[in-house]
Amino acid sequence: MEIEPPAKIFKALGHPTRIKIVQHLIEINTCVCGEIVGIFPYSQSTISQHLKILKESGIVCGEVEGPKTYFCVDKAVLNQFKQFVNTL
Amino acid sequence: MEIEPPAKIFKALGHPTRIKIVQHLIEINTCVCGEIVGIFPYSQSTISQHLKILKESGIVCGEVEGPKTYFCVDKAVLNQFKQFVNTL
DNA sequence: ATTATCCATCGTTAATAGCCGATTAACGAT
DNA sequence: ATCGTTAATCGGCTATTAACGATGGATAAT
Repeated sequence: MEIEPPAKIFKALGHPTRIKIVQHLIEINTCVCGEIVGIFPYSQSTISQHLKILKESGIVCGEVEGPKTYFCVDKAVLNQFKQFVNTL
Repeated sequence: MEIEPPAKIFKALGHPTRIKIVQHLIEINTCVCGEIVGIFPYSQSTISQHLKILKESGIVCGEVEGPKTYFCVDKAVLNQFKQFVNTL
């Protein structure tokens, strides 16, 4: 099994804020950046950066729709990741 | 559920070498630092540092026995971590 | 008692991460 | 065409990480 993809996801989730973002995305299914910014005590640029890291890991995907971007968790990637963890 | 402990484990596993160390420890159950050093293309001090990070996350524990230190995965912590991941 | 082995720690260096405010880009509405 | 909204990116700052070689302390072997 390839090790880099899960390593990237581990790294992405290695920050409390990013775990919370993922948990929130799972809960409400899809979400706009601005809404996430409202939840956390960080600036828009910081949240945007966290979202970028999550996207680059593959666990989260974002769809631009007009001026907004809708973020959601990629269930397939998440399940694959879960499987990796469970084989440990 | 508390978020800091899993965040620390995610972070610890966010490095390919550390994932491989954990995989190796699970495979052979217990292992001495020197043996791990022999597997990877890194210096003894670097491996020791990785082991320290893994220990601090709680996923790995080490027992000093004479001049050697025996490392192993803490199954209880690992299972708790797996459970956390599965709730995502 | 001396020597050798094992490994944790220190000090250093270069790179990366985390945060911010400011700017820019894209779009919709006026 | 301009303005307001949304979000991505830039530049800068500090803190942390990843790697190394060197040092040192503990134990085992001679």
